[in-house]
Order: sequence, then C-alpha cells, then structure tokens
Amino acid sequence: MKKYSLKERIVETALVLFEKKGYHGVTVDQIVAESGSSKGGFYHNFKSKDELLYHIHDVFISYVLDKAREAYDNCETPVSRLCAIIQSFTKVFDLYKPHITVFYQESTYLTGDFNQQINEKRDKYRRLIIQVIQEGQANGDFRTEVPAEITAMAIIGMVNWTYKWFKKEGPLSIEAIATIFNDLLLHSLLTEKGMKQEEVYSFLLQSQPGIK
Amino acid sequence: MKKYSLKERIVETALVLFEKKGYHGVTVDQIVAESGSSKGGFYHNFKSKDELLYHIHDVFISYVLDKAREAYDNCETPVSRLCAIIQSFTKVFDLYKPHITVFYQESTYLTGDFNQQINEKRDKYRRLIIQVIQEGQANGDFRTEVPAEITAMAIIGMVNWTYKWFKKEGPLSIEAIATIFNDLLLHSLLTEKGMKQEEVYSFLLQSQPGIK
DNA sequence: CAAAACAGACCGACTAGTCCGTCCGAAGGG
DNA sequence: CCCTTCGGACGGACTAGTCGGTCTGTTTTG
Repeated sequence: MKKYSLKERIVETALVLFEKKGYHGVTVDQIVAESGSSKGGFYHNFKSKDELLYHIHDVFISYVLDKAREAYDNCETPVSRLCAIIQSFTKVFDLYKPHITVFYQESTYLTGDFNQQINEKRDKYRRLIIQVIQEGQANGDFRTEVPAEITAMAIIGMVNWTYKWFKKEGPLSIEAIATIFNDLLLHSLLTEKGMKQEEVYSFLLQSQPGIK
Repeated sequence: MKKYSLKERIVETALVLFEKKGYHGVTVDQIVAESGSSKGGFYHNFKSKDELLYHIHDVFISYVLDKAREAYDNCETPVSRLCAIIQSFTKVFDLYKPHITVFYQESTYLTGDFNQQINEKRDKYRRLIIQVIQEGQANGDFRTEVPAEITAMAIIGMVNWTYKWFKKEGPLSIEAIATIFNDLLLHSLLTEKGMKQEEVYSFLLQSQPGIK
C-alpha cells in the first residue's frame, strides 16, 4: 500500500482546481493549501507553475499517444484500427477527465518551449488518424469523396468535445458513448464494399430500437 | 463612411489579443495601448474586464442562436433544417473566428451572473439541435439506434472543434468544409428511407473523386 | 551527519480598477 | 452669432491588493 507522494498530491489537487476554475483562476497558494503542502514543497517538486501545467499536459498526451499506437499495432484493418483508436481515446475520459479539460482549455498558457513539445505529440496523434483514414480509402473500405484531413479533424472534434459535456454520473457509460461514436463514424465513412465486411458488424449498433 | 467608435475598437483589439494570448495573458493596459485608448476610455465603456469578456460572448452566441432559429423556420424538413443550421453555424467562422475562440476557450472565467446568462443561450442552442434530430427520428428520416442527445453533442463537437484548426488562408473555404460536415453527418444519420428523398442529394458530395 | 525534502515568512513585480482632470460638442441665453 | 454653461467621453497618474517565486531555516531519511 504505497502512500501518495507529495508530487502526486499536488498534481491531483491542481487538476481538480484547474478543471473547476481554470489555470489562472487558481493560485499556487491555493494548491499548496488544499494539498496540505507548502510553497517550499511545491517549488521543490516543480520549477514553476508553468512546469506543473506542462507536466499535466505531458502525462495525458503521452498516455493517449501510446494507447493509439498500441491500438494501431494490435489491429490489422483500417476499420478495426480506427475503431480501436477511438475506443481507446474515449475510454480515457474515465481516467483522465480533468487532465483532458486542462489540456484543451489551458494549452494557450503553455510557454514557448513547453508548448512546442506538446504540439509535437499532438501532431503525431493527428497524423496517425489521418493515416488510418487514408489507408482505408486506399483499400476501398472508406469513401474517397471526403478529404482524409478534414474527416480526421471532424472525428477528433466529435471525440474531444466529449470533455465539455461528459459526466461520470450520467446515464450512459463511457463505453456506450464510444460505441455510438464508432457507429456514427463508420456509417459516415464506409463504402458499400466496406460495409459488407464481417468485422464491421461488431462495431455497429443493432437496428432494433430500445437497446441500452 | 462611419468611423469606428472607441468601444468597437476596444472590442476588436481585445478579440485579436485574447485569441492569441488568452484572456489572462492580456492586460487591460495592453488593450488600451493597442487600441489607442486609455484606462478612462476603457472603464467608461465597460464596467470591468469581465464585462468585456461577457460582451464578446454575448455578441457571438446571440448571433448564432438567431441564425439557427432562422434556419429552422425557413426550412420544412428535419434534413434541410439540420443541414441549414450546420451550414449557418460553420459559416460564422469566417466572420467571428476570434469571438468563437474566446467563447470556447475563456468561458471558464465568466463570473457568476454573466456565466449564467451565456449558459442559457448555449442551452437553447443545444436543445434546438436535439429537437431537430428527434423530429427526424420521429418521421423516419434519421436512424433511431443512436440517442438524439449524444448524436447532437457529436455533431456540435465536430463543428465547434473547427475553431482549433481552421485557417482562413487554408486550402478549403469554410463553405466547402460545411458541405463536408453535412455529407458526413447525413451519411451517419439517414435511414434508407431518408436517403431516398430527392432533397437529400443537394447536401451530399458526389461519388466521383476529384471534385473540388 | 550529509543531503534531500519540506515549511512558511517574505519580497518584488504586476495589474485591475480608481480618481481627478481635460477636452469637446450641444444647449441656451443675450 | 457669440459667449457661457454643462455633461458626457476620454486621458493618464496612482493605488491597493494579489500572486508567483525566493530564501532561510527545520525536519526527515538513508
């Protein structure tokens, strides 16, 4: 039974406070007070408030990027790859909701060098999704009328926006939402040929109404 | 040839600065300096920096809400209503990009009363979209497997996210992007019956590749 | 006992908001 | 038509308060 380190406690409380009040709505003194620490403790673990913000960003984007690559490597076809990536990302909301909120809400305030490092990983993530779509278009599973880049951004938008409205206590689990996303996404992307593949059905919702 | 009033000049420069550096990254002094004004001029037109933020929020959400209702009233069927709303919203990016960025990036910092007023309008907008989807499900145009609420949030997310990546100087016009969104959205929502309607085709991309 | 981990008083920079003064155009009287 | 009055729009020095970060101890740990 490991104790939480001070650093972890600081990050956790900062996360909760940032999510509620925003990065600039929270002072270092508040973080220190709520985490039962001190200025000394804080600045022993972080060079600055900026670095704490960077740390939160990095933990999240690194995790998500890893999961996406894992999903890519573990799947064979564009359809299953795309669905697996979306599913893995959406599931992260249960785990990292505050991180995600901070990530999309406060990245403006990352200073030069930190900002650059995060943007690189963000780019890698985007390029991976575009690539999967292009692979699907190349092998005839996905429709080619829609440009892969825009479609990728549409999908990323659909999924990312979840941070604005998802509540853990809500009526739908995050897994259920991921399934709906995949259903919407496959319907908008698949060609008739792509639709006929066996594996597709495991990612779609059934047609009879009233399913939970 | 009307001159810009000081208030307008302040809002315009604030918008540009907020978009680039975030609400808290910009001081009142900076706004005052860049707009060629003064502290007196600023606080004569706005009760506080908060009120300026509120003003920016309100201009945008009011405009968008009006346009959406207009689109709803001018159209007859769920399909055309939904497409018209999406189109009207997406087009706003050309006009109000900085407003939108501020709207989604800085709303955390709206204080109590202001926040409440904006949220009401935001809610009305969301409910309108949900309603259109439900109407489409009721008359058999839209699939009923996907819950209207989640679908609405997926659509709103897809469209809203545009503020994160859209550049006016980019290769695609905002109208082209709106068309792509509508195409994606209709493919994911329409039933076979809904797909057969004549009017649908005007909102879809053609199947032959290479169309601009 | 040395080095790391932490506590907390303190400081300097910064910033939202104030306050008083000035300018200018309209109203109004002569 | 001119001079005076007056009120609203704006200028800008000033302030009170806040907040990130430092510095000097003290405790804990290996």
